[in-house]
Amino acid sequence: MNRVIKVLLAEDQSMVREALAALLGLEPDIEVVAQAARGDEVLGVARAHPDLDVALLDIEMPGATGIEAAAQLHREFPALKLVILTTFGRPGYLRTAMESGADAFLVKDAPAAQLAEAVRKVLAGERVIDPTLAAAALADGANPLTDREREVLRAAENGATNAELASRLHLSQGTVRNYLSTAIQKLTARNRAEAVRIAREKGWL
Amino acid sequence: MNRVIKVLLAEDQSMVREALAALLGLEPDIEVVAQAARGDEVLGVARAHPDLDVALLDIEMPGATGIEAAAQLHREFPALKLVILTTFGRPGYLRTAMESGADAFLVKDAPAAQLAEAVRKVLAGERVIDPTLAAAALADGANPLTDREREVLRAAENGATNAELASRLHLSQGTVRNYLSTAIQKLTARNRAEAVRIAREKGWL
DNA sequence: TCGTACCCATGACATCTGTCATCCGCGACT
DNA sequence: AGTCGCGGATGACAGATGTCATGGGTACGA
Repeated sequence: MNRVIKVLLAEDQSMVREALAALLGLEPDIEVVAQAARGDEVLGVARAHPDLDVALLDIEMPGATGIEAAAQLHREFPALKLVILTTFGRPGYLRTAMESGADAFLVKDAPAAQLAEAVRKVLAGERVIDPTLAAAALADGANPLTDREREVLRAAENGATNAELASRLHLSQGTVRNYLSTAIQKLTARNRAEAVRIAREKGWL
Repeated sequence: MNRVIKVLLAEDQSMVREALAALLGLEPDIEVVAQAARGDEVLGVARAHPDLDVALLDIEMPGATGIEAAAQLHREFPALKLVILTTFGRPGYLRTAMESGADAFLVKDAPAAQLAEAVRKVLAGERVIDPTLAAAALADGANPLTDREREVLRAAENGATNAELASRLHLSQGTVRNYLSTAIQKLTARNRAEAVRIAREKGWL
């Protein structure tokens, strides 16, 4: 006989997390047996529940992203199915999520019914990806930014000045400007602020 | 006997919206009888359901914010209780929400149990506000930005250049720079990007 | 009616940013 | 051994940005 599917649910906003748990609780064949509110809690929670079938991971979490958590889980529990659930359908997220071993990628915009459906499908060995998002990810191509460029862009995100960036990253001001300049060109932006916005949108940060 | 509390739920992410509906559906005395996915849909949906008791409004929605929707509902249905539910506990949001006639202000970080509780409390005439958030709102004081300053900051949000801002807002470049300059000083920022970030954080945009 | 606050604008100035050419060192690949 | 990509850096330059002084106009409350 089919036993109940045991699910780990990781999502930082408790109201949303508990609401999703309630939603899944309505399904007779699914049970949320573990929850985590931070990305860096996920692995520990999973270790405490050796009988898990599926992990449902939000990307935007404090401590570590759901994608990082997915990579950790995939290394330690290769049989565990991984569903990424996120607010933003950033194409770059999808790519790194799949590379981290995710089996499904859902956006919170999708109808709620797809959640339980995705849980069942990944357990059956299927992969679940929004076709529109998959197309966007392929169209956008890979992340064109180098590690340093990403680093500098992230640091520049909240309006730091070149001098601050230089000292924070242990680089010279000129080097910081160079990285920002190449990033701006790669993203066809007109200044650092726009470059940051574009990179964020694509999920490249 | 007490009849069931009829709730309108407005939230753009369908998965979250339906999950919250499922959560509230577990309460025997609460029923979600209407849903909206956009801010500018709320009023129409409310008109189609004259027997509503409480409206639950997310702030971040396309079309119109939950706060704008709250103001509309408050004008047309003064007896309807309004609960604002939001991801970000921006102090500025709280202030404008209460000025728009909201009865409760919840952040999605709070435990799920508070949702049903808040619905019952506002119906009993109480107001529900996170005390920490209320203190922060009072400590921050009112929005120091003038209309134009806010307008320019909003337009500058995604990295537009001064020339673009000037033509988009039908101002001269120098005037744009002046507004940005005063805004930067009021927010004790070091450039426009930081000013935008601070204003966003406080809920002043 | 006077002051004050806001809106709009200009010009001048110092500084910050973005671009470009050019350089060095290092590791990886051929 | 050569060269290619990448990290790191410098100097120079044009253009964008932030500040300040100063000038208008309008609206509104004292």
